[in-house]
Amino acid sequence: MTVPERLISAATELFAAKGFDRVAVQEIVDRAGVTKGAMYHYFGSKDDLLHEIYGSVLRMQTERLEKIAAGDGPVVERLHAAASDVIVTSIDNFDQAKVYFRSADHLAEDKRLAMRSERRRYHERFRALVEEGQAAGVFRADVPADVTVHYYFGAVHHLATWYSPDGVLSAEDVGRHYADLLVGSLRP
Amino acid sequence: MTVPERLISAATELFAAKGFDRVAVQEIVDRAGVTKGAMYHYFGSKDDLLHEIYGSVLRMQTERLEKIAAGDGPVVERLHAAASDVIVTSIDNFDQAKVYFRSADHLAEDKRLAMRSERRRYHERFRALVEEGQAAGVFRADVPADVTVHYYFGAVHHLATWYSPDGVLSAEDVGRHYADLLVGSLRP
Amino acid sequence: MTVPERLISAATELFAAKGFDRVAVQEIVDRAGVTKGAMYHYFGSKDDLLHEIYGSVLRMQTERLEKIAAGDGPVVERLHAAASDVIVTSIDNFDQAKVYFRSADHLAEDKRLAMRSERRRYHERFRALVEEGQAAGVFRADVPADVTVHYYFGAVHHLATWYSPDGVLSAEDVGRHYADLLVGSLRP
Amino acid sequence: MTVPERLISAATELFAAKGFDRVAVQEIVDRAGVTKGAMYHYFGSKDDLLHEIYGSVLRMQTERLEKIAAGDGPVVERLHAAASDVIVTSIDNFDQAKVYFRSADHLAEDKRLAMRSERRRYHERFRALVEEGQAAGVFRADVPADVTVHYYFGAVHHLATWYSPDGVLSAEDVGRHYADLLVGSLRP
DNA sequence: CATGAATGAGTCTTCATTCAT
DNA sequence: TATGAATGAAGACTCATTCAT
Repeated sequence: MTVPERLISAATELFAAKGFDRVAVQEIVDRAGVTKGAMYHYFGSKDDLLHEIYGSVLRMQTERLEKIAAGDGPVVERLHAAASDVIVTSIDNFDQAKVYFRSADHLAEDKRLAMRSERRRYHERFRALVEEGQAAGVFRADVPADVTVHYYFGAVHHLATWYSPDGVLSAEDVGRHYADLLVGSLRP
Repeated sequence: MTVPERLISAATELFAAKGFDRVAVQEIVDRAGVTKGAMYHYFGSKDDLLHEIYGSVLRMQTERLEKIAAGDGPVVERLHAAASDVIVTSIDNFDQAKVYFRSADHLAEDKRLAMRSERRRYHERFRALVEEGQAAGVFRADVPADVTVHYYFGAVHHLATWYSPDGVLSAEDVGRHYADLLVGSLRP
Repeated sequence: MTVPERLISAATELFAAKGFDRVAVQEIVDRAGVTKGAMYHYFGSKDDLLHEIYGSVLRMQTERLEKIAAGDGPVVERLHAAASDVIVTSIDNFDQAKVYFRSADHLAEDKRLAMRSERRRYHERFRALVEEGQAAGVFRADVPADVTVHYYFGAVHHLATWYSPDGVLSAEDVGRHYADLLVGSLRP
Repeated sequence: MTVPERLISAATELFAAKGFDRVAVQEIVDRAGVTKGAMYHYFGSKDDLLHEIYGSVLRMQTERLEKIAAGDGPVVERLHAAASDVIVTSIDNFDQAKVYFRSADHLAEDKRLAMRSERRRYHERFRALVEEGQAAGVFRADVPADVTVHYYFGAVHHLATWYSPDGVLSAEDVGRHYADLLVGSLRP
């Protein structure tokens, strides 16, 4: 593992466990086994570290959503698959996901804006799926697609708060349940 | 408004806007128009302030849930009312709710435990409502009630991230939509 | 001596001896016998300390120049007195003057501008004296007054580099010599 | 341009613009288009760079002064030429001169001493010229030659603070004015 | 000759909290 | 009740220099 990888890895664990503001740069470099100077050689700031972790989750989930949404099954199935997939991948990369879900607003102004627009794209792709089903008449249309998407992502983000990999529910269990609830709630 | 009230009020606004760790005690007392000494006269620590804000939301919502759940209408209606009510009251006290939703893990160990058990009670009362419906056969039983409740509270907590009182959706709109989605998803 | 006074005094000595950039805040507070927190209670930054020292010299010298220039003797005598006075007061407050003469450009942008305009006023008052003599025909006019003033202030600022209070020359000696040279150079 | 030349050149510009302590080695090598390793291959330290720049100005000016002083015209003319020459060459090599004039005390102990004695030699050669005129009765003797020389060099050093090559005054203009003032002030 | 990763000591600044008054 | 001066520990970040390659 290279030094920057070790740093990212250490930062991910710590940010996930204590939150960005509660982690000192010193702790990160100690855990990575390097000195502060080394960290600032690779990353411009503590914020950069967060940004990097952020980006990797967002990129991965965006790619997967795109692929699933572009499939050719019925929209109900595609939405179910997408809803389930975001849960499974979040749990499979739980520390990264925790950081992503909880530290959104800790980024400095400039990076926050860049991130925001990437995020919006994800949100919109998901919403398009819901709207497609509404247009096709298979989803209820009395609740705005936008509200539904916020509703579902709330549930997803909250995973970081209650889910434990050591419990009885596997990632797939939760994915299936959540997707069932979402799709179920959209029945006309 | 008394001094402690002014302090709570100032702290609520600031914590809601920037997050607990990003607010200095000095900012709070400045906004409240008092000095630091005064704050430490009334509150033992910065944490205490958070605890106070926390408590007030949780207490209020617990009381209301209790009353609604204990009503005598059909369980579907009671769940819908409870689901909608938590949204409306959260939006009506949006700053307090934001603090409550986002700063859970910032409390010191001892206070966190106290808080946790209050929280669990609320969660369990809500879950009981779902289970009641499942037992009565009006709610689907293939998704554990526990998962459903986490799912819904995720959506609720996420309000703090996306909802704006200045937008087109009123508190009641969102309450109705969210409750519709929840109840809809529980149909067998 | 109050704490802020002790801080200013310690900072003056240290800045004079080593230059602004070579002095650590820690050294200043150690010498003043307080902690860093105390310093930041009274001064917003290390720059503020510099600004304070700066200001006091500049204010004093401006006031004295104003008074001397406004006198009613012949212009030759007033210029001689002003030229001599700036030397004597600089030597009497040698540490402060050293800081003033050598650390001009170390101030942060905003404070530098404020300072600059005060400084210009001083320069212009002095120049007006030279121009008055030129208009009266008692000073040569082939060298622009502006150049002469820069020339003389260069000599003054340089005091910090070579003069020592322990040498054979008293402040008055240097003042007289410098003023003699200036007035002598302006003879037609 | 060789690598060491590029480094010297970059360092000169940066030191002149921001002062020795405000320039990072990284900036210098970036501007020179090389890496830090390369710099430390050619120069022992950041101080060395300063020393090099220093030396070149001082050496050049010493040589020229020597030549001018050893001429065979009247002492008044030789002093005027020397006084004017130091201005013109300082302005022609303005960045180097700025560094030389302003960063005197930033050198490490050992190098500072070496520099000091070279400097003294220059000062003494100049003073000898003044004393020669005093002995010949063409310069006033009531102001010590030593003081006069400090006085004049102050004016020279101060150029770095106010002179701009883009203004209306050419190097020769300033040289003539300054020399006129010096020679004028020495009239008996 | 030259790279660039890594060091380690040092920089300024922030802040929750205490305490004499 | 309330002040505000003072503390002390911790915070993020910088930078000249070294060294294996």
